[in-house]
Amino acid sequence: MTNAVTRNELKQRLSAVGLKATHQRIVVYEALTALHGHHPVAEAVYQLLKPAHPTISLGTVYKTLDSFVETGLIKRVLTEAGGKRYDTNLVPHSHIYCSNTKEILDYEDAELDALVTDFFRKKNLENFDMSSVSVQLNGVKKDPEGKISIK
Amino acid sequence: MTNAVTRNELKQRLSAVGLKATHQRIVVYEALTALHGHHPVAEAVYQLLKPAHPTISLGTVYKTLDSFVETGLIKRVLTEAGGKRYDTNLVPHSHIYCSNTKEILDYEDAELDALVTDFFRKKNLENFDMSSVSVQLNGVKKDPEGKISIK
DNA sequence: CTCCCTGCAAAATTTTTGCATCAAT
DNA sequence: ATTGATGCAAAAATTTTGCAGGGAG
Repeated sequence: MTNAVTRNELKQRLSAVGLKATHQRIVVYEALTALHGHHPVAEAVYQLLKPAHPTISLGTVYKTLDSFVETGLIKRVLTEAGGKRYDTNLVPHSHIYCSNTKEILDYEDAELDALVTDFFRKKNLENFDMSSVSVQLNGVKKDPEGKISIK
Repeated sequence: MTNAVTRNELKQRLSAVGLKATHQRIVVYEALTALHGHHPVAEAVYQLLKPAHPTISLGTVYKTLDSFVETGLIKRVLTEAGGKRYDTNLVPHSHIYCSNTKEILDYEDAELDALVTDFFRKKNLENFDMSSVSVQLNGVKKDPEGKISIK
């Protein structure tokens, strides 16, 4: 599902963007991929790491996530709940949001992205360089326990 | 542009959703409409109100905004910056976001909403009741001082 | 060996909460 | 008169910052 990244690939990516490949950065990134689909906040990453890495500090997690976003290694997720949430998924994708359970489900569909991107391209926005579009679908799960599936 | 709401209309709307029509709620709502397009945080609403209403408290502004969202009088705006931002505009609309200036511009276009809504309707999502879609267009203004316009 | 990064702790921000008083219905 | 809302202040939650010591290149 998520492309697993080896530590060597990760080290390369880090130095490619000018960041030192420290142990902390590696395990923070791995925690993010382990939490794939959960769009975790910094605290959640920290909690996941603490058992195996008791000396890591929450401040470092915050700084690390910031530096990852700044260098484009990860992205922040749009949310209305107010916290900063992170996502390793750089492929354009949409989110399905259940206002009941507060779940955010990734939904990848190139067709949808093309549809919306084309729409804006045709609109000829002046003074604006479009880089990406995000679509969020809002609603509620009928069965809060069940999964959302697409036929 | 924004439909100006008279105080009487506002009082009616408040009681319609089960909230007492207090002075504070009325001026908070008016501040929100005055800040239309700015998607303000609670603090900004408070600052705008303070000169004319020196006794209003920030806590009340927070509680008021919460109760407005809960009752559907206003909406929270999707953001990746982490704070809670508010919008009186209940009409489905999109946002154009400049990652440089951090501006969020409203973009109302029924055609776009229909396009995306239809797309998902055809997808036949199982176990999900769709209520709305939000589109955010990301990019940067070529001239940070200029306006974005649509031909 | 150099510079960047980490951990720690303090501080700054943002948001929530409890409670006595006050105002809307 | 009743009930819910306000203001205030304290507390909780979240995020940033400064700096001395440590580790990657």
